Amino acid sequence: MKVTINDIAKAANVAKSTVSKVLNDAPSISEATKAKVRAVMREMNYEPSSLATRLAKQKGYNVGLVIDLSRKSDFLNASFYDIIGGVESVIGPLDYELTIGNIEHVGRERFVSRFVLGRKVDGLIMDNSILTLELARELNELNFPYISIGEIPGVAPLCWVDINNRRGAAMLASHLFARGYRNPAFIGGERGDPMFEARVAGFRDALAAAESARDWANEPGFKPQERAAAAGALREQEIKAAARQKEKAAEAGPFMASGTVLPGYANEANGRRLMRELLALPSVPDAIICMSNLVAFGALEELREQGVSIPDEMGVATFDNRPLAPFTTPPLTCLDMDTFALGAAAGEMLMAQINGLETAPSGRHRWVEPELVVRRSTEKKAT
Amino acid sequence: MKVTINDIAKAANVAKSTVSKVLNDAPSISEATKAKVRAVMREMNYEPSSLATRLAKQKGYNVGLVIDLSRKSDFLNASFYDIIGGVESVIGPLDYELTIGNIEHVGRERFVSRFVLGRKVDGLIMDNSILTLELARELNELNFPYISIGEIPGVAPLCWVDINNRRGAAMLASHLFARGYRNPAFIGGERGDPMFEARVAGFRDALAAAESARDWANEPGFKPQERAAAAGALREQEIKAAARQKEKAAEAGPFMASGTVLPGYANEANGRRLMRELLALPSVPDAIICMSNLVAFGALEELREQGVSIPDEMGVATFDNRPLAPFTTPPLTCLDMDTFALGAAAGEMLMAQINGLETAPSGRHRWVEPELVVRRSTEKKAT
DNA sequence: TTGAAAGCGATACCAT
DNA sequence: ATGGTATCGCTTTCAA
Repeated sequence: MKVTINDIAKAANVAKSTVSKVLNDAPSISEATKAKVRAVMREMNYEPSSLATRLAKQKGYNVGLVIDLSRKSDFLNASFYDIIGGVESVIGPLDYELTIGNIEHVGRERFVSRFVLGRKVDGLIMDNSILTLELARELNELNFPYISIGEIPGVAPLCWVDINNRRGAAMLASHLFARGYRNPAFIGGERGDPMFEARVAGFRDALAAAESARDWANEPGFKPQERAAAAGALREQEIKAAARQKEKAAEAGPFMASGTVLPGYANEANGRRLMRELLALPSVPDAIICMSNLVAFGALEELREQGVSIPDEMGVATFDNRPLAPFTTPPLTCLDMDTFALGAAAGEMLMAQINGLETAPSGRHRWVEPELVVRRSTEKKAT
Repeated sequence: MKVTINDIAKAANVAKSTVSKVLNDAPSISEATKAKVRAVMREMNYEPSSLATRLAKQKGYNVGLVIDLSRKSDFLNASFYDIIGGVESVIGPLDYELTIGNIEHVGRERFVSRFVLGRKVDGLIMDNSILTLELARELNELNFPYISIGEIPGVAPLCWVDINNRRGAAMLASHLFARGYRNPAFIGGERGDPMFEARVAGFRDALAAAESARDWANEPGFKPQERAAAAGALREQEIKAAARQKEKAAEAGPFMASGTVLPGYANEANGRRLMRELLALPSVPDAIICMSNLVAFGALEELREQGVSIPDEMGVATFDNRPLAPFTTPPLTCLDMDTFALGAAAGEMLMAQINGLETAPSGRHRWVEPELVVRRSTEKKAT
């Protein structure tokens, strides 16, 4: 039925080891025999059994992307196709395969034994919602290649990739300041969720930078670069924004960002509720950054209902371009995440680990930088 | 390093064939030895090599889901996570794995040899945009198990699953009639695309049913069921809708659905353009069915701009709930597709084929029925 | 440059 | 009930 290496050997009148060498294009085989054997292979429509090859080579040529289908993680969910695409784009050309593992059916305990000891895969990629601390440590102990999507505090060494959420939040807030908003708030997301914490941290980074800008405004001959550098981890972009803010601040008078942060599970209902709370505050913010598209949508609804005009009375910016940001009224300024790049980065780091390109399995990580997409929701008229 | 069946055999003082039998829980082994061997396995942290098992058993325990990452198919794209979830939900418990194959890196020619002859997978699932006629025939010839998502005309036997697009379109149109709209049009989608053709066919089904209803309205003592049955493949649901339409039609006077269909690549720009064309027609439709969320969004924009009120002057319905339908202004009546069920159906049929539960590999198919979600965009005020 | 034989880690048949 | 051994299809020394 199926044609094997033996059939080829017989038909070509060579040893099967010779056929194997032809398969692997060994330099020790003469071009003549190579040609002959290849002709036979083509004629007989031969394809080596990947199973046998992998067993013999003791390599699976297979990486696992583990997900938890029972958990409906909105973010990964929506960009799953892109992440897969990214991973595939780097492992595919290297002749590796991608198998999807659902931890729901395997169970966290049997998981390691099945995938790792069972040699189903040569490496794993999973996000930090399923890669627990214990799991990571177990994998470390086994010296098994894996990449985490998102950091896992307390695990070292650890290879991970992530969207730079902190920087992203800072970009969003800086943009708001640059546009003339002076008192932004942050709504949605849950305390303890690393993604939320990172974004809030970035939000505060930008607030701090803006504070500095305000102080400079009161000093003649200030040197923004030096200040900014001293203020902490600010980059060129923020520095420029800060410089612009100085001018704004000078015209706009007292600067008083309270930096309100209102957490809450990131859905539409909470977007409405949190917006309502914000509007009832003694010092109402003049702009918001939303944890997700759904939160933003809820906020927009509440604003519309209360007759608050966007973007003039309230600027609205949000994380993620998909699925709604381009389609709301008005369209939302947002941070677009290149999830394909995220998958590709994970794939690259994993392949590096598998092929031992890393001198030591040292803890490395790679950020994927988000991109600011400016739309009408933050187009404040010049005052 | 890694512990194998031999290590267990030695440690337990039995033959490795015995260990193998224990692994497979063979009835011929005494409970005593089973217990003993299992204890050793546990102690040594043994897990059989899936590669070796699969080679020996000549079964891959693996199914492939093939996609074309270079092609950005909006629909599959958005529901990819759910489809995977559906497939996994049936193959996972059967201890099968899911590997994602990207045809982009493999190439359509080398594809069969790699996946099929290379015995990487025991079966394939792919949609009919990548499963060409020749490919299907080749697989048929090799007697290789596969499931197509979407029918492939001209291939028999063929196992396929699909969303019932024709019925869906009919449901949408019937809903419009039942709500009192009398002249719906269909916009977006490309001629030749099976999905488009199916939807247009369903649209026409409903038009035909409505026509009958109009005729009945002129006859005393009509029998809707008989008429409908005679008219073709109408089901209960449509029959009832037709009955209701009869009453509507009686009040509403002359019925004149022209059934305009305006094709065009399904994006936002075309949604606008096609809506504009529709509004310039001599007999302007009073409702539209859109091929996709993007088309619908474009149409909504144009309507807003031209000051046409929704839903009173124009009813708007669309295919797909995601990503926008719940979030537009007004929210869109739509057809929600259960893509998880689609994946599950594909998985079930494939497993049936692989395990030879099908007496003959006869051409079977399964429809996944869409669900109508009614929202404000079709809430015509009673006239 | 080619070939023979010993793995890789399981299964499966045939003895015992 | 258990053990020995061939086998799955390919790779990889080691000789020739």
